[in-house]
Amino acid sequence: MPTIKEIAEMAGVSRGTVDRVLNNRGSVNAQTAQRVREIAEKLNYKPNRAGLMLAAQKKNIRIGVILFSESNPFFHEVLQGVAAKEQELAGYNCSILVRQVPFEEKAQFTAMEELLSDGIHGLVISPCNSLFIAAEIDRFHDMGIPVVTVNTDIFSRRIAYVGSNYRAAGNTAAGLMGLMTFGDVHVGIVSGSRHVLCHTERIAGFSETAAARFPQMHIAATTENHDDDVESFEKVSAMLAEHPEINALYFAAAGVYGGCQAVQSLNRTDSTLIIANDSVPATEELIRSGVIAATICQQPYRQGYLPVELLSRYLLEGIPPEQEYNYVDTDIRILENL
Amino acid sequence: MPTIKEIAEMAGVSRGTVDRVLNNRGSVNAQTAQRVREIAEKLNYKPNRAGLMLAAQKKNIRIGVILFSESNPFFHEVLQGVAAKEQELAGYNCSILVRQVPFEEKAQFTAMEELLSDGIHGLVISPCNSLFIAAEIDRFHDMGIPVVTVNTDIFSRRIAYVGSNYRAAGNTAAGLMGLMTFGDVHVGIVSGSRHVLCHTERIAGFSETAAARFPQMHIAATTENHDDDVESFEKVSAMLAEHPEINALYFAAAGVYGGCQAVQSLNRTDSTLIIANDSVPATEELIRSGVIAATICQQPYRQGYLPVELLSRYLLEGIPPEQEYNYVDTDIRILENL
DNA sequence: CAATTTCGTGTGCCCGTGCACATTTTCACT
DNA sequence: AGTGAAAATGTGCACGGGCACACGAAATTG
Repeated sequence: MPTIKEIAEMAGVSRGTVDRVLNNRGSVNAQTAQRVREIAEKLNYKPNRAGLMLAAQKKNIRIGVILFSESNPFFHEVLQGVAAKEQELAGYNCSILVRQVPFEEKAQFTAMEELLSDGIHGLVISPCNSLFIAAEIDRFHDMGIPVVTVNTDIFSRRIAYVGSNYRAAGNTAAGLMGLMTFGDVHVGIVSGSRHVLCHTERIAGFSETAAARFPQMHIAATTENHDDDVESFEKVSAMLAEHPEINALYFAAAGVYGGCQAVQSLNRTDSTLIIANDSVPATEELIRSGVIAATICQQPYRQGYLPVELLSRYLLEGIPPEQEYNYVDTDIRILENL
Repeated sequence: MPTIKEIAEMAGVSRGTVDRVLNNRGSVNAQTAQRVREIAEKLNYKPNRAGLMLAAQKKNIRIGVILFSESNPFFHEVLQGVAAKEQELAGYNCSILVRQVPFEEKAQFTAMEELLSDGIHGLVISPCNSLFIAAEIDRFHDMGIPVVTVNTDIFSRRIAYVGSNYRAAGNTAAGLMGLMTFGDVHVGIVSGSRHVLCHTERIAGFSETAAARFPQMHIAATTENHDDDVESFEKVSAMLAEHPEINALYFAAAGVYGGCQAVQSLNRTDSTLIIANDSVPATEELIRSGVIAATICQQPYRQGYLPVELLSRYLLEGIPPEQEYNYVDTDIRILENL
């Protein structure tokens, strides 16, 4: 592995000059620069990561993370991924500042401002869908603070997105449901809100696969529960009453517990195949008790771990994320592989 | 983050003394050692990773990897994981020496000897089940060369195992098959050999879940194909002829393509639910064409990546693997989330 | 033409750790 | 008390890259 020192010797210049050429800072004679570049190219020079990080940590890099509140078990697991990476990064004099705020643009904006005055060098955020937030992300970017969006994306100058491919999750749910019913099934879909992109995407994916692969799969009804268990109970009860032919449910949102309560109170557990999304404690319990057959998961731990990794690599080692869209796997969980 | 220098100042001694205490090398006055230890404890001292690695790479660490031959698509993907980690490690003056050998103890033994004379500092190996190999692993360990087993474990002084929990894979296969058939099914099991632990473990897991959770699931027959497609074709043909009631197959081994050919040649594709293990190109093709319903995967990429990570962390940073058994996830793949 | 700026380049130190070597202190034995 | 070994401790350098500062030469300005 070649080092800057070796390149300097070969080019007959000093380390400083090579440094200036390879990091294009300061002024260097055009011919000298050219020669240095050629030598670096020929030797396939890659900066040594350990040296890079050792030098970087003089700066005490700080990375801000804005997620939703702790009470949400999904984000709790995302946080564990963040914490794991924080642990690893501790040895590099690089720290993480986590802020958990309500799902509301005002609170998020305030959190961003606060982190800015804390002097962060990069930001991970699960943005709510607001032009204000998008503008603020752009502002961060223009100030030289790279932003990575996680779990939910937003049109802005963020350098990368880490999260689920929601359409693929919907596809998978339909495919699995088809396989579990020989394709002959009347489905009720429970969504959160038609204004939340990830819910509509999941439903679009579900419908797509249902139409393309299972001609006998009928989507009998769709309802919205606004991620609330009580509302979910009522809406699902109503849906099942109105559509007695329904023998499968797909939950594209939260409120799974409330919806399942409705099925159980109507004694239709055995005749209803239920597929959910994500793996929170309530869902796992319902899988253990046989009420839910399967759940489609989106690796929350990795959604915490990966964005911090991408950002720390960029800030500490100068390596930008390879991909703009970093999708996590769509995992199928049943009782046996929970 | 405290450094050795800071601890030295607080204890009123030199960096060298702190170094000797914390890495227990050389001789230090008992009281001084105690004081240093207390201060390090109080400050929660963790050695700086960048500094550690920078110092470590003077040694040009070499890690050996012994896997089975390239022609096996599963190990090809394992190798990609190894290569990915090698790429990351290149910047640390740490190199990987890969040797691919036939599944045979003699060849493996020779490869180990060769790597030894190459002066490796650690070894990743997918061992064949032989006392010779176990003894050789022990010998490596006693010479101070840590060994990590991957994919297959063996009773020896290896410091860690990375691989699948085969029993859980069998459990999952049965659970999934139960859900896809309402539990009412006659299963034929295709194994490789009753002498290969991972095959028998998968079958044990399958039987366990079948018995515990699906009283209507009957295991009609079991056959062995020795991982060979031609033999698989013949054995499955015979099994289906002898047991016309079979309407599901579980492949616990390779030879999936041959076995599926048998099903297709008997025109029993539509009436036979097939679940396989692992995701090689042939299997994926059969999923796309609707012959195989699902496959239970064991993250081959991660099985290449993780062992090298564990070993490099140990050798470069002195951090031993946290767990002895590092199981990869048991993933369910269907057409939609391949 | 002298004073000042700009450009191109070299040098030294820092980051945190490991390790070889140098130096001091302790202690046993004559 | 003197000697020598052994134990305990201090010191300097290496690892690779970033960056501030210094310095000479050339270009520009008044």
